Amino acid sequence: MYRSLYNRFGPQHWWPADSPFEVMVGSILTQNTSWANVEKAINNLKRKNLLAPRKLYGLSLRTLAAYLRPCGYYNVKAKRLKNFLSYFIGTYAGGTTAMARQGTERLRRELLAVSGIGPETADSILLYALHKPVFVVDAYTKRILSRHAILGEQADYHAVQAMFMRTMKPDVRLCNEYHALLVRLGKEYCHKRKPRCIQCPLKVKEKS
DNA sequence: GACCAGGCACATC
DNA sequence: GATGTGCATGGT
Repeated sequence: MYRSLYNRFGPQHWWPADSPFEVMVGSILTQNTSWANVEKAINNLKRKNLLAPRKLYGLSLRTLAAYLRPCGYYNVKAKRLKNFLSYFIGTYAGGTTAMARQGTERLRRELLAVSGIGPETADSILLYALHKPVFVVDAYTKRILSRHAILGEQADYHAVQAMFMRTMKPDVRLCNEYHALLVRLGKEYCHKRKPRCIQCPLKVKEKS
């Protein structure tokens, strides 16, 4: 699957961000939200030169929510972002390098303990901000596997992740590209309602 | 105007 | 444990 995706689409250059901290912010803002809308919110913060841990944490919930408006769920996300910042500043002084020195399992536990960070957000931060070899599962990944009759629709996050990581080399570069390619495939060929998998470039048996 | 987008927490049964 | 619901904007 990986090879046929890579041959079809080429490198995806993920995560689209200028810094690890921007990845962290983006991974919270993109929850159930299109990336185009997340970019608008992040640009609001960049324009005001606010994309730094302590600057963001210093904003009131109301003010922060106003900047986040274009990416939807702005009240919820303002709170989630501040929850994360409280942890990130309190534990690592807002330093991505210091955080990256810790082990993967410990960091995952810490991230999941933050209200508003679930498995996908935690793994996105681990992989794309901190460069830990973790396979990220998202809605596209599950849908693609289900449409190709590889896993059932009810397979939970950990089951899907385990299936990939059992047979994959735990390599940061590979995890990065693989997930990004699955999202690319999902956006173009694997929509929620309209099954257009007839033209799906994946050379895998399909469910009718 | 309905449907969807790189989820998650919380309530209820 | 399984299922349902609220959160919200902008693009198709």
